[in-house]
Order: sequence, then structure tokens, then C-alpha cells
Amino acid sequence: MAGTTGRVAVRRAAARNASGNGRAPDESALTPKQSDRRRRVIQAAISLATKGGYDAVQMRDVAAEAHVALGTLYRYFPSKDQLLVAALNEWAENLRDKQRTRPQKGATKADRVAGVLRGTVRAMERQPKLSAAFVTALGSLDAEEPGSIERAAQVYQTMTEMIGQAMDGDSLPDQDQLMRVLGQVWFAVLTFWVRGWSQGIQMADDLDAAAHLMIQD
Amino acid sequence: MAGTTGRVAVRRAAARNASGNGRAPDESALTPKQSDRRRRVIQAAISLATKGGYDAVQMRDVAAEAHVALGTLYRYFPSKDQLLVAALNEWAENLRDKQRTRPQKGATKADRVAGVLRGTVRAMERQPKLSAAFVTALGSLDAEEPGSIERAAQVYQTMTEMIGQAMDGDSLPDQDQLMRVLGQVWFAVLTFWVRGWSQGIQMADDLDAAAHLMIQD
DNA sequence: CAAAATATTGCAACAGGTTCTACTCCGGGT
DNA sequence: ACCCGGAGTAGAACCTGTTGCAATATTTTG
Repeated sequence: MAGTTGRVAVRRAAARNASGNGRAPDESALTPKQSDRRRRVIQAAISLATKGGYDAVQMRDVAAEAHVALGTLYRYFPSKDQLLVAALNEWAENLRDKQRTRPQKGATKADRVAGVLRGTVRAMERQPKLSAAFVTALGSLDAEEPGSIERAAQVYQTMTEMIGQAMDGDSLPDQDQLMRVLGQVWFAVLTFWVRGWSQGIQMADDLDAAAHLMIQD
Repeated sequence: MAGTTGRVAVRRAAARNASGNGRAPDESALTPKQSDRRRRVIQAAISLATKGGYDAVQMRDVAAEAHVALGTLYRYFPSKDQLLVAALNEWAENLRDKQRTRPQKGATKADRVAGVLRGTVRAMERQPKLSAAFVTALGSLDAEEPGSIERAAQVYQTMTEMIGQAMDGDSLPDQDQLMRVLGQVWFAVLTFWVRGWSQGIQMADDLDAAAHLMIQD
């Protein structure tokens, strides 16, 4: 990333989270104040990302804008990437709910699934900086970091639900693998776009192609 | 990434490369001494990555191990990610040449293409740390950074050549799109594996499925 | 309500990618 | 042989993600 200092390695594998225990406070319900703090933090991250992309989301700034101490920020989210992925998930759930309202119209399953996928990338094209931040974070999640896999799975799950809506409930053979590969294509298409390896125009085409080649009906 | 401090943002968009001009010395031929330095640097990066993965490739260490000053390292490669992607490309070219020697045997085009793809991931599974470093770097290239897109395109090109060998030269309709999507699936499969979102076992299956769904013959 | 347990805060400190500075060195042109 | 500019070098400095801590709030408990 230009104008970046790159990921940095640290060696500790032990002690996570400054404060006492080592897990995010999301286990069980958060108090109203807490869920409010959480909301503010995510909102701050989105706001900064919308304006300046991944690099503009600086943890100190997020904390300041959310009126929260840096340490608290890290208690809620163990890393910048997880914070952004949590934000992405909220964004995706939002989109999923909107799509529920106005279901895809296509004649075939493939058409409808392609429609859903196109819908997500169209929405992301409207906020390029924010989307780039989301994709960067998702693609940089540290597999070792506790919670990171679950967080990614959540996004994947949300996307699966969107596709599920377009499939009318009935499932195909190899449904799991199909879903996984569609998820991979979706992720890759976005990454290629964000990294400048393909044009925005190609995203819709590629997703269309993938959906129609993989779902024959 | 656990044990990481994440990418860091800087704001200058101007002045790249401490020393005088702003481009890598690869334009035109390098002097013998230079290409030797370049080789040493890439070798050091590979060696460190093989042992400890992405985080273990620390620029100061690479410089030291290659007997080169940090500034020189940055003159050759504008960022850690580009350095690793350059290394990945050498690795891929190597693999491509090996595959040229012993071509795929499958009966159908789809079989042979799937074979090539499986071959690459099998090779990568043998050096998990190194591969993870490669994939992380490739997926983190900064689109703004001069040269990054070309560097990625080079890797993609090498992969395309491998697939081309398996297709016997004749081309399918929509060949470009097909290649692009295959490249995307390949990248995504590796990313999912590196990030712990899918099991190594699934990689071969997913690539098989993708190749056979997308190439009908 | 007081004590104990948890959460937050504010800040300093660390780490490693990247940049900058001040030199030194080397090869080619004269 | 001498001069010049680009390439290299050593090392400090800068920047931002992440962690450590002591001092305060807030909540929970009894």
C-alpha cells in the first residue's frame, strides 16, 4: 500500500488485551452503555473509512471520534482488521435485509443468484473507499488472532443467507461446495477490483459468468 | 494478523524513494553486481519467509541477511509486499518451467487445467509459511504504489501461461474472462486456506469443481 | 450502602515498515 | 589522473498498530 508502513510483526503470542481477562465483551448481552459504545466505535470506523479508506482508519482517531479510550477500543475489537470486518458485517446484514424486502426477479436460479451478487458489488461501488477498507481488512485478518475466523465466517454467513433467498430455499447437490466457491469468487472479484487488477465494469460480468457457469437451471 | 501491528498509513503521496530518482533500478539491464544484489535480497526474503512466514520477513533482517543497506533494499523494491510478490513470481516461473517438462495427462481440457491448479496448491502446501507470506503480500499490494499492479499482473501472467500449456493452445470463447475468473478462484482458494477459512483438503476439490464447471468439454 | 469485581481512561512505551540525511564509493567522460 | 553523478551505506527519525499500567469510574454483590 503506498504511503503505508505495512503490517508489523510482534512476537508475543500470550497476553492479549491490556485489561484483565482476554475476551471481547460481546459474550452475553452488553449493557446499554456498552452496546452504545460499540455502535459509536463502528460508526466512527465507517465514517473514517468512507472518507479516506483503510489508511484513514487510525485507531487513535477512531477512539477519539467515538469518545472512547484506545484501551477500550481494543477491548471491544482485538485489532483494526476485526473492527473493520465487524463493520462490514453490519453493512452486509443491512443489505441482506434490504434485499429481503425487494427479492430478485430473475427467471432462473442462476439469474437470481447473479442478481444478488451484482447487487452487493453495485452497492460497494458507490462507496469505493469504504469498500476498499472492508476488503482490505477481510483479506488481512490474522488466522491466529482469536475470533478472526468467526468474524469472517459471520460475513460469509450473511452472504450465504442473501444467496439462499435467491435460491428459493431448495438446495442443489453439492450446495456447500457451491456456496463456498461462490463466496470465493465474490471475495476475489472484490479484491481484484480494490487492488486495481480489474475494472469495476468486469465485476458484474465475472460474477454473472461464475453464477451461470456454476448453477445450471 | 495476530502478533502484528497492522498496516500503517502515511500521508505523503509525493517523494518516493529516499535516493535521487523514484524508480526501481530494473529499467534496462542491471549490472552484474546489481542483479546479484537483487538475487540475494529475494533469496533472503524467501529464506526468512520459509522459516517464519510473513511476519518474520522484516525489512531490516532481509537487508542484513542480503548484505545490503536498508535504503538499497527500498531502492530495489518499494515495499515489503512488492518484494514478496517479486519472490512469488520467481517461484511461480520456476514451477511453470517444471510443469512444462512434465505436462498434465488428463483426458479433457478441464481435467488438465484442474491438474495444473491442483499442482500449484500442492506445491504451496509443502511450504505453508512461505506460501502464506506470498498470499498475504499479494493480497495486500497497494494499488497506489507504482509498480504494484504490474507486479501482480506478472504473477497472473505466469499462472495464465501454466494454464495455457494445459489447454493445448486452442482457445475457448470468452477465454479472457474464463482465465480471469480462474485466476480469481485460484487466488481466493489460497486466501481462504491461508486465513484458515477452509481446510487444505478443500482446496483441491474447490479448484477441481471450478475448473470442471467452467470448462465443459 | 460498603466492598469487591469490572470497565474505562489517559498515556507512555514498543515494534517494525518506511523515509530521510549525510556520507562514501565507483565507473565513465575528459 | 580528476571530476561528477548515480548507487550504496549506516543509522536516526517518523508513523501508527498494539500493549502495559496506574488511577478512576461503574457495576455487582452481599
